[in-house]
Amino acid sequence: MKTPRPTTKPTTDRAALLPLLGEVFRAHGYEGASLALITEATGLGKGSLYHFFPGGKKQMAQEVLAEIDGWFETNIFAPLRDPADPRAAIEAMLAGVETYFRSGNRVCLVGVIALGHARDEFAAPVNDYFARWQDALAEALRRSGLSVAAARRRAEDAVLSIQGALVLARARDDAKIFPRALAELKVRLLA
Amino acid sequence: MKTPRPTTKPTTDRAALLPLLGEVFRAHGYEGASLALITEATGLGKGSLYHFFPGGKKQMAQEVLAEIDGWFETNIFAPLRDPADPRAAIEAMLAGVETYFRSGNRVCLVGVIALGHARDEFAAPVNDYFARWQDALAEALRRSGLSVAAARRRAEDAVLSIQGALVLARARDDAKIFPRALAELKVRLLA
DNA sequence: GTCTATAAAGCGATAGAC
DNA sequence: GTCTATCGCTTTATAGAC
Repeated sequence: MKTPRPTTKPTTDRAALLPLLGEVFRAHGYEGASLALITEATGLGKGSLYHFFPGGKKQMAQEVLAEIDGWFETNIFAPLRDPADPRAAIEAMLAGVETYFRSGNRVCLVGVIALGHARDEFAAPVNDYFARWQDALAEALRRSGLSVAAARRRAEDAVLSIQGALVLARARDDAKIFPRALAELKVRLLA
Repeated sequence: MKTPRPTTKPTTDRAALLPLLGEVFRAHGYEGASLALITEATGLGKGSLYHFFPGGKKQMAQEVLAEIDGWFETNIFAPLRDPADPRAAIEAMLAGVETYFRSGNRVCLVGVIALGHARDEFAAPVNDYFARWQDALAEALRRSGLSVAAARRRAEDAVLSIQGALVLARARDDAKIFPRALAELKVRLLA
């Protein structure tokens, strides 16, 4: 009887950690998210943090980005690639991002990193995230009747509008800008 | 004959300093722009920098933001408010921002700060910059025939699209996204 | 006006006790 | 697995020589 609970939540706690880390990175950026702030947000000291993430802050950000990428892959990108009902998938995408970004109160971590100092270190996953978003959306648009070229242009416009709406919402401290932009985008995508 | 050149370029050099500082802030963000990087970019040691900007990094960023704001005020916002030819002013705005942002190779410092850790410290000038941009553009759109409400919505969409295009261009490391977005925007604004 | 030296604080990361 | 203590480095900012 050395330990009362032999292996209780070893990787479970770790998984629960990533969303907390994500919010710290979102709120303060990659360089602004100091280990002190991360300790405050998670309640874990540096010892525990380095136990979970031997690679330090960089590994934390990489895993958070991978988790975000995975969420979008299953909840947004994959449905867009499903040939069943492309227009319904596009509507679901709009509804999904509105929820994910908390109607404009949450910022996109991938965009934050793209504009920050650590951009080069995360260039590959950042580019991949947006590339796959655009490709999946373009496929749905093409299936809904657009030409390949028009679908690609409109998908790029959609991804860029979502990012811009999040930037402007934060810059003007007015979250309502985001749902307004999504409504505008909806008529452009489904007209 | 104490000094050969009594007062040669005292404030002139200072004015020439701001664009250099702006590029450092753009490339590395506010927190990423260390005094070491600023020294490297300007060739001035800390002594000189603090001589010009006693308030340190914060004052540097404030003055850079003010200079950018001034440039947009005279070159973009004021022409938009001119009742003479609103459609020509909108076209001039599009051409002006394409040049200013180096066809997508330059990022918007105001947007970078809005997404960064220092957002709260510069909240007022950041909000003001985008608010005046939207107001000036909405006025031109209204004069070109739109209703007040439609002009406001379309102006917000335009400002947000420009920011999003800059984010996506950097994220995907593809500057051409920016001129493409401006072309798309042109038909939305002048259709 | 520009420099070097230095202060004081914060940073990421490591070591080792428990 | 979590903690504290600490290392080594970088940061912003100041002081003072020139």
